[in-house]
Amino acid sequence: VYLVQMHQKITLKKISESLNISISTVSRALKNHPDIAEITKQKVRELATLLDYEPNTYAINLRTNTSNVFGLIVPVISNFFYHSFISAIEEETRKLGYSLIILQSGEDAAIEQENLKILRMNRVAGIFISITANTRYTDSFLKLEELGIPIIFFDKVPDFEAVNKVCVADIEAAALAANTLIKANKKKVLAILGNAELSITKKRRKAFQESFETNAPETQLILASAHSFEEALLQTELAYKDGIRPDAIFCMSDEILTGVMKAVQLLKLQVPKDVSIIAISNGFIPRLYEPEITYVETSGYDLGKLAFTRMADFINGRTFVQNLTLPCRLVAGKSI
Amino acid sequence: VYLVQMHQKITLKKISESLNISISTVSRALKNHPDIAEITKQKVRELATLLDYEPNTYAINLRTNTSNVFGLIVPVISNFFYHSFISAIEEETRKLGYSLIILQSGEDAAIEQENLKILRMNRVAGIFISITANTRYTDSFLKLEELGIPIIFFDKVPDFEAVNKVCVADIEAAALAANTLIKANKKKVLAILGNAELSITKKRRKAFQESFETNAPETQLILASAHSFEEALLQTELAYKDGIRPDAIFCMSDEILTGVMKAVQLLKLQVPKDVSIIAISNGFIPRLYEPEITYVETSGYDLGKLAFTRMADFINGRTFVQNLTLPCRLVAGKSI
DNA sequence: ATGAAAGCGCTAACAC
DNA sequence: GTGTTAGCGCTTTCAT
Repeated sequence: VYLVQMHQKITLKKISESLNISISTVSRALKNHPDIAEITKQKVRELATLLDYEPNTYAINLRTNTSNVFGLIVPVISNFFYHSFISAIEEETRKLGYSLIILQSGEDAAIEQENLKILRMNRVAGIFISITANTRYTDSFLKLEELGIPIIFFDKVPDFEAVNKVCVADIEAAALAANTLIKANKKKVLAILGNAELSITKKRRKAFQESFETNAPETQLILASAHSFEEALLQTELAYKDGIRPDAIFCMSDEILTGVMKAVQLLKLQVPKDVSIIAISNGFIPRLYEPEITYVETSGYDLGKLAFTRMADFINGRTFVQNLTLPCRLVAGKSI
Repeated sequence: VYLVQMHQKITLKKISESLNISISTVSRALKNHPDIAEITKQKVRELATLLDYEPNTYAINLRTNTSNVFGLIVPVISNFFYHSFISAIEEETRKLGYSLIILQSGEDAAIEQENLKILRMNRVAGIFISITANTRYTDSFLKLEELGIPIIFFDKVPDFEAVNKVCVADIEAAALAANTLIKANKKKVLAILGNAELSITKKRRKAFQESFETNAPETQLILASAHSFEEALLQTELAYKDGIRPDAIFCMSDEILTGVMKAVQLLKLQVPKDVSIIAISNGFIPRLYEPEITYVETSGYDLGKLAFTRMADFINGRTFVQNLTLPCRLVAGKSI
């Protein structure tokens, strides 16, 4: 063993030369291959540790035609729900010794396509994606399938059937919110929903409406749509300017909740005396307010864990299409 | 040109065989090398487009010993400031045709080391990192330097001098907040600060205190420390239970602001009648409240852009150590 | 203007 | 139990 100059990249070749054995023996020793003599393994491992050997990921990937990187695409990172989803994925990813490439599509289907291409070119081991409102199930997805790259759609998923989807229980969540309001005997409910193009919005609206039609058809239901904090604020103010004065407001998401609560503060409404609030939420935002907001929890973190399980399954050969749903639960605040 | 079977990976070799020219010619043609005849380039490009050729990143990286991936490590993704930083980096990264590996250290120095190793093994082109409170400037960083991988520290940076740092103007921000309170004639100020181990906290506390000592030494200053939403809430409640009743509260971060505002709501304090609030913030949280909170803006997004500029510089050969600071500004709400 | 050939660092089938 | 060899897909030097 001669001294190896610092700063130099250590390869299997260098180790093999120092030890006067072949490259393949070194490779096998490091992988703890049963064929290799224990004493050889020892020598190799020692030197590898001493020299601080680190395998060249690119060479391995090229050779084995695999990779240890997952890809993830979301419309925006800056979203309470996606944070926790990403955190979960990132945790699991690291446990597996993989890493994670995160990309944002900015609600732009063209950028989303670009991002898919980046992931394809990086030959990622799998993709997690929450699509934009304008995404169509196009060639890009098919091409990935052809390459054998598994795609798990989550949260905002295509209507298309034959793909892997992992969603929160949208229908149950909206129904649970509706029935909570019904039980509290609310008669005039303002429901503020997100982008009507998204299947997530369609599902939640449908379930919310049907719950009332079935269980409390006499309730007056006012539907509004808001794509942002500002619009949710505006819609709430409008409802009051128009003299509607609902006795409860349903917020489909955290973003909408923040807008509604800003309006509630501006209008100096007392919660729950003047108006009740209920939301579907990831859990952080409702706790910022006093009284705390009652919400149906749909955990991004839990969804991330579920999505990863599906991905791991897929990679281990269970490649059939599956449609998983994460259960939800009511977290009682004092806003009703 | 014969029909190529679908689903098959297209390589330079396949194109060269179809066209009966050598691999190197195809490679050069695709790179628009001046030596290659225009007609050859045309043919090659046409077929490459037709077959939807995509170069194998791993082969390129292995051959050229470069990569088109940046790495980013933060204590937690779920943080308003880091979101916007990451968004900026992610945008620039994509513009360059690079991608971004994002890792969380969860405020754990050991995981941070692991993450650095992952990035090293992925031979990333550069690293952006905001360190944990317990990070020491160790071998890991030196090893990266030796490998020629540039590191840009941002936001939470080591005290150590000879590294690239990009920070918000902590001192100016805290001084600006202090002087705003002094101008408003506040006499009893509760300052809630983050983790005292971090240089960011030290700088902000020092500047805040010194501003008062210099410009309004008669002011009563109460310092408290909070590492989370809950602790900020608790510290504020404590101050009131102890009968301190400050006329202004300074919040060093968004997280602290959310805790303080929860306490304000619980204690049924009127802002700014009963108490004034000022924060150092990324800009989103202060707008959730009514009245909107006055804050000193330190934009994560702008910091990201600045950090990326530094990285691009570095990669283009300007490798000298630099210490950049992002200016801040006061955004007036109605909370003072 | 094009081709041949070497090699980046690694794995794995096949020898012995 | 260890070595030899071929090759993953690409770039690049050197020849022609």
